[in-house]
Amino acid sequence: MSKCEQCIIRQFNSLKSLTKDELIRISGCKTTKIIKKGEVIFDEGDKLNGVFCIKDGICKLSKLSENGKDQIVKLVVKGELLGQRSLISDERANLQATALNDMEVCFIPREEIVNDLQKNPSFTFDVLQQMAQDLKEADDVIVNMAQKSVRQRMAEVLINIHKSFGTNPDGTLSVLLSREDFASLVGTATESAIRVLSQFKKEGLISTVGKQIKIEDLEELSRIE
Amino acid sequence: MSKCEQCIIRQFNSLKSLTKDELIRISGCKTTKIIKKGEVIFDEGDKLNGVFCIKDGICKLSKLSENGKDQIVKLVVKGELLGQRSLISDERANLQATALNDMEVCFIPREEIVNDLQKNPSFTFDVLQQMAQDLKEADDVIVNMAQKSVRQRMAEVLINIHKSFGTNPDGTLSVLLSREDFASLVGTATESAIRVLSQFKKEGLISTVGKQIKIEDLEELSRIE
DNA sequence: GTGAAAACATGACAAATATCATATTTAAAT
DNA sequence: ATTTAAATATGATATTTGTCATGTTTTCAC
Repeated sequence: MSKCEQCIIRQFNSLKSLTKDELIRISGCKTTKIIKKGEVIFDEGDKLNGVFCIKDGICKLSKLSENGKDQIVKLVVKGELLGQRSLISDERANLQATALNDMEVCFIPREEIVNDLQKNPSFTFDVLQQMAQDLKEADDVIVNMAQKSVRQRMAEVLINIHKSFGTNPDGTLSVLLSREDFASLVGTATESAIRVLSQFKKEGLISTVGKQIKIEDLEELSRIE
Repeated sequence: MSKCEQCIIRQFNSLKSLTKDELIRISGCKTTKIIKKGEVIFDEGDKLNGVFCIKDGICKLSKLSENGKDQIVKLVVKGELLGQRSLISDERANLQATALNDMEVCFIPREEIVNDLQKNPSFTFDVLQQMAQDLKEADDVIVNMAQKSVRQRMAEVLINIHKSFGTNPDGTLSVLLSREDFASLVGTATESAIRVLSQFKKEGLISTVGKQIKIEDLEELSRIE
């Protein structure tokens, strides 16, 4: 089994604030899981008995609306933690987490994390800072959802994915999403999402190879209104 | 000057986790302000040099969208803190705070709060729990904005105000908002908000006395789809 | 009290988006 | 390789929501 204290992934999340001893302790009780694309990591209402540290892969956090449609709230990638919110509030999961490609995650039991939250203030503060950042991003999404058009929102989704998760060597977005997922991120019907992407393609803002998308004109895409 | 250690307001926010000594120290450097209805407490981009503890009144947190319209992200009332997010992230304010009625707030300088965050883990954890709750609520708002109709969102706004902030003795909502603010909460045009409220009135779901609103049929209002 | 400005209200129409129908392409299973 | 299902795509149309115009009511300063 791999050791947390030697794992470089933790540099990207709050676990970096743990001491060597704490990491060794966590290393001893964590479990590593392989999760297949499409698999649900946890569901709305699930009681989470710990947090997940994503070693590889990407997943979506979504919530089923009363009209039966899923809304993606956030994408979570390699390096980030999953499930801290529920653990801190001591509540059941508010969102569903689903793998978007094959993932490797480490599961750290609740007691270990809670222990560290109580005893290591700099870890707690780091978690707090991450949560504050998440809250800011969520506030911005609220404003966008409420005030911008589907076209604008799609442009921003593409730009965000490009900026946050990068591109493959050929320039295509490294995060591969279905049109349905794009719709669910933008908050629109799948047909509308497809139409907007088709339009972007016609306008030369993006190009596609299969379902791969490449941003051709980032400048113009960010000017859309 | 009033004393924090004797102030009952702190029971409603994270300051309750401070020790008596810490409260006395804060009491010595806080300043109390009276803010008039409509006054901006802080603006987007402002550098906040502390947090506000709301002793009385209510305010809105909003953000100006690129299309020039304000979107209200959250209402903050008596008992809650204002500005912690920016302080923790050490960033300029992401939102604007505007008084919705006459307010009394205590301003606590940044250094004092930061000091406590470093030295009192239970205070930090309390702030973290509050932030986690805010994040959950923000996620839910995202889903509603993206997936529900203006009619549904207005119904939820009315129900939330009713549940969270209560009613006057005559049953009208204790938080008095302009139609423009309702529109900005729902994320729609002012005219659309007015139309929906008029429709609710016609259907007997609410009644109005001037701009005061009274929920007449909470059951039916929550069934709207 | 009176006039002006702001807030509220409603109709008419335009624009954006959803829905339904139906191809077409791609991926998956056998 | 062939079949089948799923994903993508596009047109036609309905619905929702925004915008503009205009009238009414309320609020507020003087």
